Amino acid sequence: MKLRFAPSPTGFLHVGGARTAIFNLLHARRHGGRMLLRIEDTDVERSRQHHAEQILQSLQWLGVAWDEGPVYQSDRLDRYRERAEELVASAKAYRCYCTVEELESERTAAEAQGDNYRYSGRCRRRAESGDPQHDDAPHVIRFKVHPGTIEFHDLIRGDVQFEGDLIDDFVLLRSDGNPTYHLSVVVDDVDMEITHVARGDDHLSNTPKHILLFRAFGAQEPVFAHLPLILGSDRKRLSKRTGATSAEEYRDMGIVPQALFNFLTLLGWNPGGDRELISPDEAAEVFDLSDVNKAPAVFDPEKLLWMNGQYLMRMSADEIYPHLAPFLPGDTNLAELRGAIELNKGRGRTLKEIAAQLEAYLVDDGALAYEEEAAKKHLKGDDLAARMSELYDVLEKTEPFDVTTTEAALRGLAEAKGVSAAKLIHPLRLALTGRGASPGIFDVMVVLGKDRTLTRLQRLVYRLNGRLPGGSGTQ
RNA sequence: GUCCCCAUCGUCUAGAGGCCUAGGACAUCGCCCUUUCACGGCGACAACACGGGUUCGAAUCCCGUUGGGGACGCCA
Repeated sequence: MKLRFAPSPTGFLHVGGARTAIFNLLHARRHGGRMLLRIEDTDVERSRQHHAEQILQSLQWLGVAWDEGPVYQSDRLDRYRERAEELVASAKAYRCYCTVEELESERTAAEAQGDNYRYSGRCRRRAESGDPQHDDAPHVIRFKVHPGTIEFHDLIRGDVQFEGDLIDDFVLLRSDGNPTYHLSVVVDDVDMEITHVARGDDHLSNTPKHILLFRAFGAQEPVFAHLPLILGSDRKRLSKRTGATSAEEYRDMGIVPQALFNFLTLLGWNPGGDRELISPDEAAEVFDLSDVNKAPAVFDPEKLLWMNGQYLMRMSADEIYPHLAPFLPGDTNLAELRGAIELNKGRGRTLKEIAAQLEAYLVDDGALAYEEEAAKKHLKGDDLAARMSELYDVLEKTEPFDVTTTEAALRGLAEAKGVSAAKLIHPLRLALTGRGASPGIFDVMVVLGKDRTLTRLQRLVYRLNGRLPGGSGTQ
């Protein structure tokens, strides 16, 4: 068994393409097959090498590890021409000298009349009447489509049929000598011994053409599986109008690849058992293209965000750090941040949000700014300065400085003073993180360390009454 | 316009004729946990598009209607 993912390098990796790649990979893994990556860059107008490279990068980032390739169709142009000529020689195709302008005006004329445009078949009649085929004049090569029903079984759609009558003699080779998609895709699928073709639903109506070509080449046609499209919130094909469309955009948003992989895997397929979180390996144990849903699915960014949060809270700081680093300011290192990441990883839905919370741990003690709202709320009361000064004294004496001892110290002080622990905790949180919300305050103290905790607390007291705490009240 | 495809909560989905008083997840709204915000727990809201059949019995099978999507290139 061999599958392939065959993007054309005309833009970034679209999430729909990403899901197609994932489904190809999972089906191959499940059945012990291989997956080929093929770059369909026969359109010289629109294809760009840098797009191909971006797509490869995105696939690698996502964790779609293909087995063969990438193969570039632009390296195989001679082969396509050769195959097209074979079909001309066996009268299964013919040379067509109609110009794009002629065809275009026929098309617009038909549309103006409300008619369905069909290629006139002019050159086909000429070829069949034995007219000389002067191959030096500019021309394309067209495939002869014969009437008759073309049926095939689609793994997802079931039995599908099209009428040959309704299919135009399609172009195989353009006048510039480059193949069209129909030719290159079939020639390659034959040469590369592809057994299963899983691609977007938008190719369903191309499939009868391809089947005709497989037959013309005397080749066994592969098994087809047409995946329903991914829709935007407007229920149209996912487009930039309704949100991010490329894997890269989600990466830059702070989505971790594992989460996007999981999310896309569950779009149109499910492993049963009401499972939401599943790894590629686990999915590969049960995945089958024939279980994919027929109906198109709307891409819900909210659920992706939730899933990303689930991944973040389950990953270790060491796993997160490489993905997180691009969102952090300047040069950071894992060692100094490990504790802070562990503390905050479950508190955001994106790497961006986590990075924002990590700021407090990266900034100089003297440069920590307080959120205005939170400061207004928690920095009040005449005795606050005195209370925080006493907290400083108590914490300074706390040894060892861990979650248990700091909590005991703070609560002990609160009780002695007859105030609720919250009265100490909220101002302390502001002193340490600058924010009104943070992880458990004792955890924050420990991760920050005794020195930085005291320095930051000192700063708060100074801000409150202009004096520095410490020295057990001797000042 | 022609051809093809699709149809369960707002969204992703479970559902292969009786297990369905239609299950789970996201979102939303309550309550709980709690030093805050998250997380988590509990609960609420919320769907078989419509109409005909078939059947003792239909979300499940058939037909039609409606609605949605896709394709009709010397793009892929």
